Amino acid sequence: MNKEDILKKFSADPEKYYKVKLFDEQGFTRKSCAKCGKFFWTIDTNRNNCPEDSEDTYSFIGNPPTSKRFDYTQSWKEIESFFVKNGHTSVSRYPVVCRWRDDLYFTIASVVDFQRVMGSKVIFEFPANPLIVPQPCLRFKDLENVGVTGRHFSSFCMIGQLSIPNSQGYWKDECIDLDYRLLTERFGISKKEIVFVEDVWEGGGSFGSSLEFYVRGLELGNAVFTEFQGELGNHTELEQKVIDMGAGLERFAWITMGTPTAYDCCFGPITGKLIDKVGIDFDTGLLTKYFTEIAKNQGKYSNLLEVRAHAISNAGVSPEQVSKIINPLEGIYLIVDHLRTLIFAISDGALPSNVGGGYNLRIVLRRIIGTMQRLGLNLDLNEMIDWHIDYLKTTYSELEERRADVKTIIDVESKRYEESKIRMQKIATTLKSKDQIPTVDDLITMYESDGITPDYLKELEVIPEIPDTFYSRLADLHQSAAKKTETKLPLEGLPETDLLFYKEDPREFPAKVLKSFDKFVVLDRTSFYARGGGQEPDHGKIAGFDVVDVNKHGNIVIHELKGGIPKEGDMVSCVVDSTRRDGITKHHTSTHILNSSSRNVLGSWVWQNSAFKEVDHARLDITHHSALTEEETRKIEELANAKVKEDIPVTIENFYRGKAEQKYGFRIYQGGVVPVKSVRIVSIEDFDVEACGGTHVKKTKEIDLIKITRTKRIQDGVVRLEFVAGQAAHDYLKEHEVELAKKSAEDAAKEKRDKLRDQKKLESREKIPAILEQISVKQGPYDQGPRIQVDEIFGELKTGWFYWTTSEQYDEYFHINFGEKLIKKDPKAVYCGLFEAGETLRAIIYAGEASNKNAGEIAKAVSEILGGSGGGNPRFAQGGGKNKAKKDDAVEKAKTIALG
RNA sequence: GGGCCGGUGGUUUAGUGGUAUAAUGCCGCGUUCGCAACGCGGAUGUCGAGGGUUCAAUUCCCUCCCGGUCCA
Repeated sequence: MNKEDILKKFSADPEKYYKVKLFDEQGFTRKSCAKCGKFFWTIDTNRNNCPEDSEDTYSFIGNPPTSKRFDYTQSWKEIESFFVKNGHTSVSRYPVVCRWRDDLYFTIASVVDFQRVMGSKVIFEFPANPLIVPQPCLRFKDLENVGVTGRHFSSFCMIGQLSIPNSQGYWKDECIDLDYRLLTERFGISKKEIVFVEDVWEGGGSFGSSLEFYVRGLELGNAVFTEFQGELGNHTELEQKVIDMGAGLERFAWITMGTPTAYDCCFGPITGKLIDKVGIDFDTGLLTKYFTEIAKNQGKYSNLLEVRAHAISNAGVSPEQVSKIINPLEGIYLIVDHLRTLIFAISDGALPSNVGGGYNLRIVLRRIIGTMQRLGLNLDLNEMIDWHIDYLKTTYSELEERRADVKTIIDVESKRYEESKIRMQKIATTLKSKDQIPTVDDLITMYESDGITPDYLKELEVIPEIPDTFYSRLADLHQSAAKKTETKLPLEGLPETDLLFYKEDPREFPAKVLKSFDKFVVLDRTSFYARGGGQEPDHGKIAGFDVVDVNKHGNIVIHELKGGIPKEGDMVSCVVDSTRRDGITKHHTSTHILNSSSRNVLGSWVWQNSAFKEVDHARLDITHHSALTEEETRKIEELANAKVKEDIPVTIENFYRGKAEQKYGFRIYQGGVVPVKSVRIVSIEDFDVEACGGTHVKKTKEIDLIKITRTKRIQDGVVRLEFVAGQAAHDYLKEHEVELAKKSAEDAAKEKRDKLRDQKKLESREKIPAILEQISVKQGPYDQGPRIQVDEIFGELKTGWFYWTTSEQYDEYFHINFGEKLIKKDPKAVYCGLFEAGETLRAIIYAGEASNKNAGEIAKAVSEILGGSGGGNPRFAQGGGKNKAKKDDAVEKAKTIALG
């Protein structure tokens, strides 16, 4: 559906779609912008252009149009008291991590709080009507604008004014009347300044008119009236119309303060503190001029750098002022904004990582650190976190209890960044020193294996330009056409299966076969748990046939049988395998216990990422920043088992979804979004409360024992706990005992081996000089004589000395060190050491420089006799073979060559 | 879940089917009043773990572990 078409149609009938009672009462007239043609409503007879094209655009900077001055916190208090006085319920903010919608990582608008996705439809669930909410929203779309434009934030507070027109709520007339009175009465803005612009909104299959309200070119809010569904021209009125007025709190504060940028008045004292600390000359006159120019140029150029360049020249900012004032200011604004975003996100349980929404958080933190380093700002992140939370806690008291956790996470992530930067730099420098430009293939390998972007390499001047084929090549690599082929099953016309496992849960029950085909059976009722929520299905028997798998298709349960199937219309007897079910059930409740245990031990950022429960083992993936230590694992296990021992009752209650959310918070969505109106809340007292469709024990003691068998970091930000519970845990311990014994025996043997080797080494080190000394003593008198023996080493003289040994007391280390020192001392000597190593006999040969002999040749000849082969260089060589019986022949051969 | 890269003295690192490099740090000695600097000497390694091929594996092959990274 085209937005333009809707606007055209609505604008053609303003009486019906846009005109509200207020316009008549106050004497607003409808005009069309002389420049762009847009329709707007004003009481200012001199105004001929829409707010974006007016002369007075952004003239509030340095000259606010309000009679009052409110900062961020005060603005909210003002707005809140106004709406509460006018019959609204003030609702606490929702998490910025959007747990209730799996199509969004973060909450991006206040209205999202009250939207629930059912299939392809978005429905509204209001905890009160009408209501207002100060909802922090995260948007990472145009980060490069943050800090530069004066009004873009990565997170901002969107005030939501929501109403469903019924006996409690109201519709267009009252909405616009309230907003107008808020501006004029509470903020003291003169009536002439307020302009309403006609627009439309569409999305999610519905649409409606909207009125944006502006003051001096700044859009303060947008009241959306969602009232139709379907295609334009063929549309019908919605049963449940909704008013969604969203207003940027930051802008309210800004317009009352008239500071150069919104950043100057929306972070309490923090921006000012930083400006003082860094020592920037905050020249209000200059900055007012500069940022007014920035604001006015915004729409004119597509490129932000161009906007900036024009603003610099138009405002007459000198190059020195750019580097001394503008650049560091932009940096401070960015840091303050980004840090606040991280505080909200981490408080609500998000972790910076390399995947999904976490990646945005990583980027944001890296931008903060990068900016501090680039500008040489020596700022303390922890201190700034304290400042932020101290300021924000009057509105968002819950941030206080997350203060320490936020610091922990930011600290961990900062260190990780430093490490990865050092690694990247190292790779880049070696690359640069190679004096060779890497190919596109090299670049792709580096990107995929090390995360080094070509942009970074360009920055370090390793490559002159990013090859234009890079991104297309990369895209080719990751084009996976893996589409799930959905099998069509003949289930039409079948009623929903009656799920007995949510009721009396009989292990034996009669049922009627509604449909049977291939190897599948559909019953009118079943107590076989169908695979879901990470819980594996029940097995058992239906009409004597084995049930091997059970799945849900919509609300129909399909049993897969082995060996045959009953006929349609038959009454069959069904038996659920109780042992299997009980095993799975214990693992499921254990998963809940471990999840909360982990959160208690590790920190508030721990959420369930996914889980799997089988009869004899299970695993739980949790969000956590680092691999678990043994100590942490032990603590988690201990806490879990303590909870088992306490024998806590596990209660299951069904709640209306909104009620459950209000009562327990969004923690209940550990297993992901639950797409039903009524949620099944499984609680282990207040230790753990989750929305869950699985089977559970009645009291925790039934589990008896939980044993974590292994932990593993499966991806950045996710740690897997593999565990066993109940009988499986006892079985594991038994098996493990044997394994442990085996392992400790192995370890002991290894240690003994190592010790022996070290000892031999030490012996050799002492023995060698002594032997050499004795040799040189004995050599003397025997200068003509034929044979000497020292220890178990023999020597024989002809033109030079030949030494050999086959003694078992000498090992490889000895032969190599002895031989080397021997020929150093007597360059005419040749040495041959033979020793046994397992199945083989090995030979080490040394030939002195002046011996005229070649060690390599000797090694080859000796090894041939031994039935193997060998090699090396003329000075040093080794070889060997398996024929141990030829030991003496081998020595003789070596002697023959050495003395020949 | 899938792919890719890496794991060598405390730290950083070269390298290869045949004695495992170098730097830094450490210890000793020398020069010095002393320090720094310099010179000389020394210790420090199950070359991530296990298995296979081989006379011989840090190197080749297989399995696993750990870290990193990209894609779902």
